[in-house]
Amino acid sequence: MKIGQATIKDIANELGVSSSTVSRALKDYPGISDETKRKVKEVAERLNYRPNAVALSLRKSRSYTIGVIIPEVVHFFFSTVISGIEEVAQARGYNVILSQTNESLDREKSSIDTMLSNQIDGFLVSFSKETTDFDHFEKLLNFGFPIVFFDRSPDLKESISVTVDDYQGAYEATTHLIHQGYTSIAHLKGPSKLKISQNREKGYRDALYNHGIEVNEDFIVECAKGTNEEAYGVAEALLKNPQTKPDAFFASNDMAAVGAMMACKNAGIKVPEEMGIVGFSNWQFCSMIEPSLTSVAQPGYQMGVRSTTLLLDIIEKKIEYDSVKDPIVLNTELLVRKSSVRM
Amino acid sequence: MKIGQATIKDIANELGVSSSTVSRALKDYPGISDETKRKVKEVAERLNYRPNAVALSLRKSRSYTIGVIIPEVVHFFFSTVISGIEEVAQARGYNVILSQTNESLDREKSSIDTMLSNQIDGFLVSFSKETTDFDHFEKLLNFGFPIVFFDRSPDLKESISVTVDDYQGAYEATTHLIHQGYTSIAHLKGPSKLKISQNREKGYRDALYNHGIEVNEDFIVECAKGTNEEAYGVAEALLKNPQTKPDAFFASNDMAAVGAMMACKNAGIKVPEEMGIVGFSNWQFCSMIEPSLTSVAQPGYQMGVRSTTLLLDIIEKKIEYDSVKDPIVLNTELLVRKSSVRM
DNA sequence: TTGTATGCGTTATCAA
DNA sequence: TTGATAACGCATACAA
Repeated sequence: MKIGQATIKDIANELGVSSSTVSRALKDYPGISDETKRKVKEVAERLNYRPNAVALSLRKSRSYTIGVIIPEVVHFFFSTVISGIEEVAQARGYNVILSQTNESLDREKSSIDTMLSNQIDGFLVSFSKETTDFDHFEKLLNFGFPIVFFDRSPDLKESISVTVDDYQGAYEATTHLIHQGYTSIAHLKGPSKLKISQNREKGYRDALYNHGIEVNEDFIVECAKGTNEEAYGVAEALLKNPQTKPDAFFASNDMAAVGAMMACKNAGIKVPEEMGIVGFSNWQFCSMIEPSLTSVAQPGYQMGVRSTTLLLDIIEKKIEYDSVKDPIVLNTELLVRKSSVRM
Repeated sequence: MKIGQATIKDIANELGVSSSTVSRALKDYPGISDETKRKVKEVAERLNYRPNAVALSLRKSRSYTIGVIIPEVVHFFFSTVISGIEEVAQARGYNVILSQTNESLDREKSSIDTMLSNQIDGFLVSFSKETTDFDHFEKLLNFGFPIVFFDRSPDLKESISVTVDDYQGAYEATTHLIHQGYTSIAHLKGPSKLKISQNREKGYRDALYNHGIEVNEDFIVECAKGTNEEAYGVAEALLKNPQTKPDAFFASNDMAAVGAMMACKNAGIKVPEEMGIVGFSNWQFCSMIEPSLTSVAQPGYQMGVRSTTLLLDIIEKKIEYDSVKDPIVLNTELLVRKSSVRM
């Protein structure tokens, strides 16, 4: 009685044929008379028949639904990824079921459980900051259950991931600052546990090293939360002490970069004349603030598209899971704006 | 064979009892010996049993899943709404299946169709800009299918919606500008078709009227896309002509406000001294740009929470659909920053 | 070319 | 206190 949901049976009754005939006619199976096909389709149309996806899922153990596990929706980068995921999924006839973990491991696990009980066909996951142990994923992978990790990739053999070239992005950003004549470059780094943070830090270190600049460990400070308030405090502390006062900031994310910029303004330090600043992610506001913020753009939408395409190809067995040996790494792009260009 | 998915049958076989006994034992039905219950639960635990949600959906015609139809994910306001939706849904044991329409009516319709065939329990929808005819929703409502509209509400009797008090927000914003001594206030309005745009315009008009300021129709310009580029062009055109040059902008969204601000900067007009600017939505960047942007904050997260709570209450028949007579309107808050405060 | 029977995993009804 | 059976909507192996 749901929403005029006619079933195959209804059509069968109406025409006085069996439901298997109807089923076959609707799917253009060979060995069904054109006459029957025509009639069945006509009635189906008239009754506004829509196949019941749930029954199909049960029957086929396939739901044409993929589960997306994401730390936070209210995050520009992640929202662009979701957008890419949605696009591809919809185009290929898949539903997207979304769960945000708020960076909590418990929620990550429970979301995975409920999604599994919903017979989803595969996972797209960016795990939480709390996740350091990957057993819950490994178990699934061992069963051959398709998972594609994006942005944050685990240290697991046999796992497929789509990430951004954090190292390269950080390397270019730092090099850019060096070329602009900044020499005491501080790094506001992200949560140490995340590989993306580690890679960015490494890019920063290598850039300094390769340009003959010694790394000052006092210049590397973690901003775990990634808010501008947090970074403001951190930057302020660095600026206060003449011994640790840098002449540039390379931040692991844009919010932190803005926090540093505010701290500079507040301390009467001119950006970019006396202080260069570069962020990471290229949030929308980068071009809107004054001075506009140089930032490393991450192809979020592309990441969503690539990882979803990959996942669906695996699900549909267009490609073998094991054939994807190397992690997919997307290029970043340094967008140079005012905050890092000396007059 | 899926992911070690043991079924009730497996447990039954293991214990040599019938599957109905197992089913009952697991749900603590009365009339099952404690002994049996214990055994069943033990085996269930050991086999890592998880009920198959798909089979349940088929059996009960309930999926514990709600469908969310949203124009755009990459939009600060909407992403906060999604966050609120997720929060409540997860807490109450529901899945969220998400579809973004990209403001296309066709996609809206097809998403609704596929979600329906997935037996979702209800809809949370913010329809597309293209949607002017609400037949596809009305049909569902007539069947008693639960839908809660958020942010954008249709002109339909018997529809439930959770919106923001756009009129009040716009009224306050405009009044604030007037109190600051701005008199020629232009309005960059949103897509005329949307009620939110209409309400904001009305708030603007009434504020002017109530303060004895005549409305200049040349000052009201539509920015349909809502990008800063578009608004930049519009503002630039207004500023060029001395006859239409305003001394303040009230924009229907923050991006447009930024566009106007850029046009002013480019024309050498000082904000806020010579030009007041107020936006709508309070995007994250408002406090980060220079001068910081006064904006009308919309409680997006709250909107998500309220509308989801409402929908689930209706689905679970905690409240009657018809008992919700009046649309729920959430209050906005004017956040005064530098862009509109004259020294 | 079409129909019958069975099963996907679960629960509700009826019987024992 | 427990078991057998049917049903949710569909697809398919097998029969006719």
